[in-house]
Amino acid sequence: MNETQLPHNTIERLFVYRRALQDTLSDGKSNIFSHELGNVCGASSEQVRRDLMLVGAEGNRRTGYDCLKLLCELNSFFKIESDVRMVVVGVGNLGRAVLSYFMGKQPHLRVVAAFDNDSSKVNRVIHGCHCYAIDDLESTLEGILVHVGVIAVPDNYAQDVAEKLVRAKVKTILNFAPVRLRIPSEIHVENMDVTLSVEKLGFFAKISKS
Amino acid sequence: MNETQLPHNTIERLFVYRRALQDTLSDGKSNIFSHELGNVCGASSEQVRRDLMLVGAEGNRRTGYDCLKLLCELNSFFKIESDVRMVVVGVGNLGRAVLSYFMGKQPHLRVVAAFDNDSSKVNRVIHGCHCYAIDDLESTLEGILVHVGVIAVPDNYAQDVAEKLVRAKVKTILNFAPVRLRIPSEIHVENMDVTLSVEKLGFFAKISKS
DNA sequence: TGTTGTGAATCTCTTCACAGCT
DNA sequence: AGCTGTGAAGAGATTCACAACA
Repeated sequence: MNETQLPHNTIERLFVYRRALQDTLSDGKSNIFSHELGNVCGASSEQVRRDLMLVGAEGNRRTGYDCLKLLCELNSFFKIESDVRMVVVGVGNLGRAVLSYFMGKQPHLRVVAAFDNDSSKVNRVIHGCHCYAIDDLESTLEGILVHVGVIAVPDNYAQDVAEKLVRAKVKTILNFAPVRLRIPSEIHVENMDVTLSVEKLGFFAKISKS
Repeated sequence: MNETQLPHNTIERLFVYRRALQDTLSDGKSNIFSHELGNVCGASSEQVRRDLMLVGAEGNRRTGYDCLKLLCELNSFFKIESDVRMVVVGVGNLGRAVLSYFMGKQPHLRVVAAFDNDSSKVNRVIHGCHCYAIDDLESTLEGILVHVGVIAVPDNYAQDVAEKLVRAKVKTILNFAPVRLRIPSEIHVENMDVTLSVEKLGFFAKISKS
């Protein structure tokens, strides 16, 4: 199966499996069964086996899957050897949370630049990351490869920032603003809509018994 | 159709429609067609009509849907009249981002308490919200209704906090830690896994042409 | 015996297609 | 003419069930 046409849900779960494999290895276990991997990740064993089948990974019928081998297969499938290069636009509480989270912690997920319009932040280094002016976004990123642009600005600036990111040839967008971005469909957008999640959870809580 | 068994995806979209209806109304439009609502929310017109059908909302075959009427129907379906009561555990950058985002802005989504273990934060008011010690979480929340508990602590504390929230009878959990929580299945958990999203987007960016 | 790998069945969600209305 | 409402078809994701195997 071509990597491009893997089910979206499968891709997401594979990343979760990958994380679980790292944990399992650091616990000193070298092999794992599909039902164990499923337990940790919240998936059924059949689901795990089917997902792994789709990327061509194979297990052993007595010992299950070899953690290290499987981890390497997933890493090469996901091209982990090359870093993911991100920029963060908006260095408020949320932007800083993202910066501090990724700085140092996730070696292969690198924040290469931050942007804000607050002059007290521009040209300073925040959580180890240089902050540029949002107005200079396009010129700053000229000729620079950026995989992911993170939008962490107030809601009403999100669309404007998204368009800047598109013009700067940023390939995908992680959008924290509760706004549906109108941009070309070839740019993959993922929405992290905290308001929506809280509303949804609030609803589930209200209709739950007892 | 019973509200409890509405498709998860439909519930999510209905909240998005609700937001779009508010925007439409404040733009001074009083009616909207399913294809317009779909455009704004990124759904097809059939999808919109089917979703609205499931909650029993009806439109007019000449003028489409009455925004205000529809908004009220959604509000009553989602029981918006009663507030969603949340607590935020962890008042680092992320926790503060959540606090400042909800404080004042979303009247029906109320943060009723914050928790942290840092003694410089405990017993202070942060972004308008009183901060208590995490160790006192259960006693502080005794007898208090909480719909949503937000976990914004470092990864390795997440499971511990989740168990405290469950013991405090918090009904649902919004978990920002990239960790699969092991808690009773009747507690609805929503994961906001920024790392996972960035990994996924990074992958899509890497395999995209050009 | 207990596992993987996988076709087939099932379940869920989305889109099609069109009748019915205004 | 252009919309809504909806049965039916289609697509997509998950689970079942079991053969093959160590």
